[in-house]
Amino acid sequence: MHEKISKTRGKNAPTLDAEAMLEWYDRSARTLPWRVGPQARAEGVLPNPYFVWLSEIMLQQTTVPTVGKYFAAFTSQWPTIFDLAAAPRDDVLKAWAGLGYYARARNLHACAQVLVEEHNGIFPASAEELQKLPGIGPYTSAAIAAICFDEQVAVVDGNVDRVVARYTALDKPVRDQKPFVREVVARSVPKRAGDFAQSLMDLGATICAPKRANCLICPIAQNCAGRKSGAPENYPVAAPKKPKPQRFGHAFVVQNQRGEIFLRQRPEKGLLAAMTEVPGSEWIGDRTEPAFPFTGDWHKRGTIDHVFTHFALEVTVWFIQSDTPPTETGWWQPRDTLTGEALPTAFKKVLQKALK
DNA sequence: AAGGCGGGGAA
DNA sequence: TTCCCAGCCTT
Repeated sequence: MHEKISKTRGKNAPTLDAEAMLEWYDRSARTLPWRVGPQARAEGVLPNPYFVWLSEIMLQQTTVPTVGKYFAAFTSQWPTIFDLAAAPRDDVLKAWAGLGYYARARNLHACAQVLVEEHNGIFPASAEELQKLPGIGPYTSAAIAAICFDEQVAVVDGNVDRVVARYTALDKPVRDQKPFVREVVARSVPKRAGDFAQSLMDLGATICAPKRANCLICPIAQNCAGRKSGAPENYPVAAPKKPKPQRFGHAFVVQNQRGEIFLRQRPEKGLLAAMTEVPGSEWIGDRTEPAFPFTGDWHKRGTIDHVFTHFALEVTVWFIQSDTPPTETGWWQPRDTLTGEALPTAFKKVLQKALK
């Protein structure tokens, strides 16, 4: 059974029961700020492509609860794509600060400007065209095309990977089986492509969850190979994971007589690109002595720990009261306005530790 | 094809 | 702790 499925690229590929999925979705769809529910959709209400796009970008590798506040803040500050395109990029980075994967924010702003300048602010209605835009890849293009325009494309995200891997009892890491998963979904997409896509994501989020497959209430348990195996949680097969290296560094928090803190902007490329930071050392694999930017009465305030995607970081936090700028470029920021800056979480921790 | 790129909630 | 989330881009 497994062998046949895994080799298949055509007619023998299994399909998902779209009818059962849609019937379940009509009863159980999650209510989300950017979503037009199945009832309203049936009555002809169309989703706002700007909201759908914005939410999809925010939801890349990010959970629904985390996105909630950011989505509300963005749509309040920039109600339309034209507002967002006209905003200074730094304002967008400030609003994105804390959400992570900051390339998304830079691409979001660039995409808004392309859409306004080259498409009259109108979203292309096909996945193929959407994928040409910055920050929009295979998943997001398909999601927007399906949800907004009911294009019958396969929308495959992490949830769908898991659902299909279980449904077919896929015996290889799903990461290497994208074409197979896409094929299964593509063969299943009904006319109501948008609702179907969202039903699959809701199923993955609420029933076919990572560590618990609630088969008793699953609308497609009937033909699920994972359920039949007796241990659906065995799927998807886990890919080997790499150890996370530890890095160390120092941060130098300087406060002047007016109570302002010295900040600077990070480079345009690389980690936390173009975001705001506290001056400090490089982050390397060994603990080193601090190379203070100038001599003075530096106070050690302790360390903070932070985990990035590919390494863990320990920063020793130093504080000094001085009017000397620690670096060539940068600026003095009033303490009570720090929260509005484009500070990634690691630097918010640094400042919290230094100023407590 | 592989690696860089955040952060937080759930178990 | 570990997992992994409505992924994309660069090399």
